Amino acid sequence: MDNTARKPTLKDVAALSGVSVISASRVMCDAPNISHQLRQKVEQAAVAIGYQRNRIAGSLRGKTTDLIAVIVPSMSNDVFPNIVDGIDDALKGSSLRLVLGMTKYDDTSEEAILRDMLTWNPAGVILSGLEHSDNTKEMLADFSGPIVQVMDIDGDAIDMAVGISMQEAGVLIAQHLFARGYRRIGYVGAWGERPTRSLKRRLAFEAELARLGAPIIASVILDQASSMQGGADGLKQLLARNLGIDAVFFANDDLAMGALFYCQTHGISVPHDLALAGYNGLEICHSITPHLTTIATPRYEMGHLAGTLIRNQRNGAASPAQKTIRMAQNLIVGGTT
Amino acid sequence: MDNTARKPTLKDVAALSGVSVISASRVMCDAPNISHQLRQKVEQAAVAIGYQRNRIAGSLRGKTTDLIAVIVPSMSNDVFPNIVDGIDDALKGSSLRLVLGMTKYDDTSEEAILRDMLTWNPAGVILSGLEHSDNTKEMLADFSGPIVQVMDIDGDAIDMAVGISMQEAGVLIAQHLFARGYRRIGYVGAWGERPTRSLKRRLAFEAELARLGAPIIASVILDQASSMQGGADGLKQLLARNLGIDAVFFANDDLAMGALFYCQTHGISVPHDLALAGYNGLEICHSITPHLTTIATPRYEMGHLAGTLIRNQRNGAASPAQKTIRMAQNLIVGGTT
DNA sequence: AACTATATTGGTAACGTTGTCATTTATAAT
DNA sequence: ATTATAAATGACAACGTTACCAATATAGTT
Repeated sequence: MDNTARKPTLKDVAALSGVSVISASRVMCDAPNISHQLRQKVEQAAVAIGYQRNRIAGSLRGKTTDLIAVIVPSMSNDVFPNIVDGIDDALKGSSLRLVLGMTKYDDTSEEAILRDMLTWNPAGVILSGLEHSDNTKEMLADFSGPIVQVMDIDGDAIDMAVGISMQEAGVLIAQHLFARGYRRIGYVGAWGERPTRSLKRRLAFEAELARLGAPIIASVILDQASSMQGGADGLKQLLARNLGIDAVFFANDDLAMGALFYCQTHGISVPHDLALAGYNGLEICHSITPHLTTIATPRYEMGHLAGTLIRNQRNGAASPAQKTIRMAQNLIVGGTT
Repeated sequence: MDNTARKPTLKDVAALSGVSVISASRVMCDAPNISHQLRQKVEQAAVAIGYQRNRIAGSLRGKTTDLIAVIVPSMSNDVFPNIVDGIDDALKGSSLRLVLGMTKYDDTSEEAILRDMLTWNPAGVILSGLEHSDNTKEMLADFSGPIVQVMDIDGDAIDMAVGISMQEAGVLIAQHLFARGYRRIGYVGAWGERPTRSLKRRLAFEAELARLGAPIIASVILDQASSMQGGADGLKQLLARNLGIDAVFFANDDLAMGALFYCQTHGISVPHDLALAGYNGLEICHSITPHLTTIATPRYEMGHLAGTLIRNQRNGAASPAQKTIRMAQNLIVGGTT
């Protein structure tokens, strides 16, 4: 709260320790070829007057900051907090910091956030998915630092991409349900499928079902955000059509979970009367009984790798040969299918 | 990826539009008293050469940035993603940006992150809880901008605080369980109670139980991070002691949920044989059957208010008269008690 | 001893913006 | 018409650091 006194600067440190400003700077930056005495003098003085570096000034001169722009749809979501956690852990120990923005699944908002973040001259950009507005793509094309798109790899990356194949996910579930003998299969999504990743999963799911000879019977795409309640609602809508559906794939575990609870309280035996499958592999899937069939996605790992890629390039490493990295996702067969 | 060409600066914009640099700056800053022609000329030129502001330079001159330092324990957690979401929403529409750091519930880590973040001259600081290391407190005392501590209000705030009373929470649950007739009550915590907030809840819970004449029978504090599996484990440990426990309060909903699943698969009738209560009020509490008794905490709202407080002071508003804001938390009685 | 390579320190200028003050031009008031 | 006031623009310097280049000291070589 003490805003009377001017903050001490390197000049003050230099003056007190009797060295040049630039030498003091070198000590602060851990530059090579600093004598022990110099370092000690400067460090003592810095502590004595409570010197704090000013990264803003340094960044201006140095042309680049230690800020990493991270743009995700939302934190009220199962997947992005894990990704952000992974990024943060990967950045730990470096001087890099994470600047966060949330789009609420809105492309225009993403554009505005990116535009703003670029004014900070970030050292790198991490964003989610491969689909962006033209303006966003243009800004990113002009950006000179490393860019990582996380989550999705079904499409063209701007620079680097770390993710899982949404198509593969849809195929995996389709094949699993088919192998289990289900032939009258439905689908429930949410958010109006604004997260294009769930759309990609559904399309691949439907295509594979068709290929196998058991084309999808019906789908419900809710407008509302994904939630357990939404899963129950969606299932109710689907069943109300009386199509004899015997299995449902949900866009994510939240929806599937809500549907499972709905079944349990409405005398629908799972999986006897109805099979359910989710997506993401949240902890609750294997805590509940029956365990929910789902696909475990490496959320933390994707974030961690994205952070690591940025960090490596920051440290002068060459851009990796493999620009798009496909992570593994595992079908976890529970008792609901 | 085009890093050959130098980024256009205000000077370039000014040159192209035939005005002075400072006038161009004024247009960019939406300063008052700008003629329509000037604004238009400058804006055209800016678009023509693809000018992007450099906030770093502006911040250096202006002494203050638009960055808000936000330090939370972790994102892999039920509460902080919601808080961050709230903060971000509150900052929306302003020029403020959120810079995020995670401590993993480690005070030394918090200190390091804060030290680093202060080098960016943030416009404000948001951190969680009221307990911090001495060094952290010292740094914050020297910080001239607004500071908001979120989550907890049982203690002394450095500047502002937005939170809920942990003591109240403990008391609420104790009174509820007592009123329901439970007299042999236990407790399960996690994380070795490093989040001091859960410790505060437990102590108040125990004190109230003692006051009511039904002192706590036993507690299990797990070392591991909080999880559903942990809840099951903790409950198992508690029951293994054969103390005739008839109700358990869990440090959070995750633990309680895991315990509920454990009961359901091990023939323990809830609440007949054993009553369970959690804390936080996650959606799943009222999706599952029976609904979990818990306390709903206004996570998003706390974040939103914290962000709003920072934003208001940024806009020149005086520091609010009420520096510590107590938010409401509601006991939600489900079928587990 | 003279010379080269390396370690260590310093000086100057710049990074791109905006705060402060000065100046010019338009508008309103007498 | 004249002055007072406000609107609009400009000039200059400064924010605190580090890149670049120069200078000196030290160690190693022949």
